[in-house]
Amino acid sequence: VTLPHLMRLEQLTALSPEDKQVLADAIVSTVTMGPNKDLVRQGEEPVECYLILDGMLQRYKVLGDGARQIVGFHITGDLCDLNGPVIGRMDHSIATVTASKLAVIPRAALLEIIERRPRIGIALWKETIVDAAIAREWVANVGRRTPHQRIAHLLCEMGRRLEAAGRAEDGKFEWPVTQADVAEAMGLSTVHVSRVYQQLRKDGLLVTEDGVVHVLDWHRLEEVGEFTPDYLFLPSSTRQEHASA
Amino acid sequence: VTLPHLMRLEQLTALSPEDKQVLADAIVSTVTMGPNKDLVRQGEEPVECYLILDGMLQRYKVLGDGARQIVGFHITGDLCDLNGPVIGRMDHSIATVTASKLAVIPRAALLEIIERRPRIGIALWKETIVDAAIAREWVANVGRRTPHQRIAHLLCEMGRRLEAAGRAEDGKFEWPVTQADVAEAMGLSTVHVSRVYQQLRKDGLLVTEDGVVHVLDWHRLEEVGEFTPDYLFLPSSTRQEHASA
DNA sequence: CGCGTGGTTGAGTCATCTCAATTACTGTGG
DNA sequence: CCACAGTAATTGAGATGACTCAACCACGCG
Repeated sequence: VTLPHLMRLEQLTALSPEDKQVLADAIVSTVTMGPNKDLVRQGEEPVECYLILDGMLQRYKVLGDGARQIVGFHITGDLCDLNGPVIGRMDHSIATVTASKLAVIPRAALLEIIERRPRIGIALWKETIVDAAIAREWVANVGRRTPHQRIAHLLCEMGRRLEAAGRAEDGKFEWPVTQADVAEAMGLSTVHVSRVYQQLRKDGLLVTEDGVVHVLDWHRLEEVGEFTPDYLFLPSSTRQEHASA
Repeated sequence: VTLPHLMRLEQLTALSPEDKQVLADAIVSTVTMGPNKDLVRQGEEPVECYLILDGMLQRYKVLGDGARQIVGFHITGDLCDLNGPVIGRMDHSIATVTASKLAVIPRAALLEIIERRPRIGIALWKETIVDAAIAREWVANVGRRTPHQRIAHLLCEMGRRLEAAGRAEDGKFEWPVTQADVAEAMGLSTVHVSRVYQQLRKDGLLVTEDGVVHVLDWHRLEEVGEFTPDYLFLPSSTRQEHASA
């Protein structure tokens, strides 16, 4: 495990070299998982949290009728499932989307670090604050926006986040999430997601091929999705506004 | 400001008497606000957070077309807007629902406390974790559940939370939130909220009068709303299952 | 008395869902 | 090498739930 993986965390809080070393030392092992595997299940009491070294994960809830609601995505560099170890029982599940590599930090080490270095505690806390902010944005997205806007918004969000994680270039990023997954995240039917995608493509906003999204016009896509990146608390973007233009 | 107001915080983390004193000492003043007043606005950079001594607040976002989406409620005993001071800019606004009394904790004091007493930092962090968990539950609620279920679920959530805060008795609690507000929280039209309320009343699940909700049958209401309180991380309830029974 | 707010009712519209069938692609075993 | 199964995406058509619009009621207050 190398330190560069802490890059995303550092975008929220400046960490001293020692801080980073302490965090790196807390990693006891790494695990590799295939796609679509549960990492933690609702109701469990996890004793570790994970730093995503590579891959994409999703958080989801299972509702009464068996329907799934995806309530968030996590990408490379995210710290994921801080909740569990800190507060105890899981209120939702976490699963891989793609094959992923995770660094494991045990609960005890986590708590000990915070006790010893409150500054790291604040850094981790901020991570939770951003998670909460994203969840609230999703509430607004799913609650009030049209399907069109929702999907545009989601793609903008993930584009920005992946970009900040160094996983997007020229408006292209890997997007291994199926239309069925998008439907489960955005509260829509798969059929409708398909139709919205078609419209977005027809409007020249993006191109999809295989598991890659290529956004042709960020400006218009953000306009469509009413997207403003403030809630992600990322350092200001260096992106050029249009891939075309 | 008296210490009992920290009761809700203590439900998440045991605090020593000194911890509580430190927190109480951090309170520099209290403010009183009328109903429906903005406390913090989207885009601002607040330098304080608030402990709600009395009243109910809402977090909301304003969308492109001027529509409002309420993304959460806060009740007496909640620590509210920890985000702002910790992370900087606000991604949403906070307003009172009812007239409220708030204890003010300045940013500097907050950060200093955490540095000095990491355990308090963890307690506050947990508060954020619960906020995030609630937001995720709302995503699922708004994304996948029927209007009927959504409203039942919301009432169950608020009932439980108010109960835990000592603000509900015999299934009765003050619910000063208008149907228009519920509509803005649940992604519905006011007309539809009205019809759902009527149905819930007709089904004998609850009675409303003035700003008070009286739940007649918690069990069935929770069933309707697919409500499970796990995500609130409250100490287990001592409530009797039926008010009727 | 008139006005503003919150809630209710009715009627028509339309967005999105459901159901069902079809295509494209990929990996697997005969 | 081909047949087959399984996954992901697409298309069409009909059903319907929730929305919008608009009127109306009840209440409290200046």
